[in-house]
Amino acid sequence: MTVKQMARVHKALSNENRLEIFMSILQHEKQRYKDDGCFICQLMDKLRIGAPTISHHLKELTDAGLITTEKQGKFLTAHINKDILDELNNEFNI
Amino acid sequence: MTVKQMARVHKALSNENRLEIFMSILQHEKQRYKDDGCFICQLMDKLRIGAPTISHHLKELTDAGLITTEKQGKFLTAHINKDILDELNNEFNI
DNA sequence: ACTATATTTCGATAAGTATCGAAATGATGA
DNA sequence: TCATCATTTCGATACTTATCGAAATATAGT
Repeated sequence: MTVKQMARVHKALSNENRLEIFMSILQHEKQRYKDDGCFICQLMDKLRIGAPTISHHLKELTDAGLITTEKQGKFLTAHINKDILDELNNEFNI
Repeated sequence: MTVKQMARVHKALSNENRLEIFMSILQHEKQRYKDDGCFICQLMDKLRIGAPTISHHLKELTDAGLITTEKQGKFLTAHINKDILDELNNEFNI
């Protein structure tokens, strides 16, 4: 992964609300939650920002390669891209 | 470390040139280089950006807590803040 | 088909930022 | 003290971005 790509990953995590979103998705996946109902609504409650903004943030995380999203019925689900998570965790190692 | 602080760390690493600078400092410290002469000049050569911009980037890295700098005579030296590096490496662990 | 709910797109705005050149400051050595 | 080199500060500019509200689109259930 190039420095440019890595910078982009950091940029995706550089906004407080977006970082919260990413960590929420990570937490979700750890606990194998499913069928939680409205995903974006939960984030709206938690973060106090509007749905359009959350949609925008999810797109940023997706474009940076950190997550993928899929629509399941009415709702959206998100998944962590483990490969990039590994790169992040090892970025400055040794 | 709060989410807000962590977002700030990522923001500091979200610019390609600034990330290069951070990695250069890390590399320097690994190899225990000392007395390398003009630090900012080296970065200028490497990154093709001006001294004022590099000074600005170093300040951003410092304000985010990622590095410290000290002036040794004419030159500047920079050091990695290991604590925050550890936090970064463990941020999304488990 | 209609309604309610979930999500995205659009357009706007205010705030932030990377970069520059010029000037100022600091440090060294002659 | 003067000249030179290293670094920072300042002021400006072009660009990006976080957020909003309104409107559009999608999906499910009735």
